Amino acid sequence: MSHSRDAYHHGDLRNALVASAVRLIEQGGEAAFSLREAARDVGVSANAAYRHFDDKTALLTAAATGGLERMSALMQSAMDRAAKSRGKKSLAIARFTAVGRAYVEFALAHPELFRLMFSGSGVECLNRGAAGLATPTPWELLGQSLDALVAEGVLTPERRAGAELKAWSVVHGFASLALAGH
Amino acid sequence: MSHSRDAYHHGDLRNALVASAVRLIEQGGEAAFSLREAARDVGVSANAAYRHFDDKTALLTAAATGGLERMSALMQSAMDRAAKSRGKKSLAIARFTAVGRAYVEFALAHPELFRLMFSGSGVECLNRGAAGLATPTPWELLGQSLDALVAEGVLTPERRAGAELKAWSVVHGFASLALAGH
DNA sequence: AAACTGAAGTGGACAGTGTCAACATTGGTT
DNA sequence: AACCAATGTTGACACTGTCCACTTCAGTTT
Repeated sequence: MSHSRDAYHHGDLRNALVASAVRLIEQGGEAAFSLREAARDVGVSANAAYRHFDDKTALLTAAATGGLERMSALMQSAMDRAAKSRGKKSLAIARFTAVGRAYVEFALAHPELFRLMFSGSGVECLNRGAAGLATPTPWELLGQSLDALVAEGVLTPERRAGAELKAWSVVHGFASLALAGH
Repeated sequence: MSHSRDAYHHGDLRNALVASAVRLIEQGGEAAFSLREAARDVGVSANAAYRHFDDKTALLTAAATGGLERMSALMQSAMDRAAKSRGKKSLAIARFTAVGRAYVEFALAHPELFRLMFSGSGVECLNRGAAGLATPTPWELLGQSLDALVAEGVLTPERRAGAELKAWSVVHGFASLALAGH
């Protein structure tokens, strides 16, 4: 936000690094990703990254968070679209299936990013609310759509308990298997 | 199988390397695994590995295959055990649930190995029959137990189609999510 | 028995990696 | 104008995957 035109010394690294990391990972996988290359890509010394991230894995975590945000956005918009152009089906059902579809569509569209988000090793804990995301997380979206289902009477309250985990399991499992080539 | 007592020059590397790789990965994850360390662990020069594997990833693939065999063995024995000590339930149902339990139990017991098996990037294609395994693969076991279900009349033949993928999806998804900390 | 041979293992080298410590440059505050 | 904390840079270290040329064998051929 300063007056300097093209960032002599610094622009806003951090975001630039995260963006670069996301891009690089998307087209090479987590394994082929190197902190140095991300730095190079942004046009900055390798060690500059250490002013913004403790670790390589910290950068990876940030990239995963970025991916999660994109996923949420995609799911959100899919829900909205489904709400508009539904046929005669119930609104809640349309949104519920849209949420599921969007989940696996994202996984297929960004396989490496998707893998990163669930490849454990420090990245795993970005889900548990802790990380203050602006957008609602995918599972929160799923929760909403389930709530809508019971509100519409399609799902009984008793079966609502645990439904979150069940629905998520089948969708996530399907996506994972698809990525593994089945 | 030669007469030399303690293998002057060579024992049977390859298997030793694979075993070491499996052990190291189990207690450090794929990311922390290094070909050199495996060689060191076996007491051999790093380059010796290249007489038996084209690549680091070739070694990883072999390790994944080893893990898959262990998984199959565990599932098999779980099925047998369930067949014996079942209560009043049907045999087919007991075996079916046992197969599912064993799947996620293995995932929880050997998380890193499990991740390796599904972390794509060349490892993914060890499933598609191609690799001539001695033991039946987990999905083949699942298939058997499904067949048994329909043979016993618990599952109608129509619903049998696609059941493979469905059951596998939910079990695999559940396991993955559990590993990711949910 | 001596010589050959091809598989199995060794050592050295190279580029590339994550990370540390010490130095340099900046924009904003006093 | 002097200072300071944040931000970047250089140089170095140990380590990695992989290539190359060399050695050491077990077993076969003469």
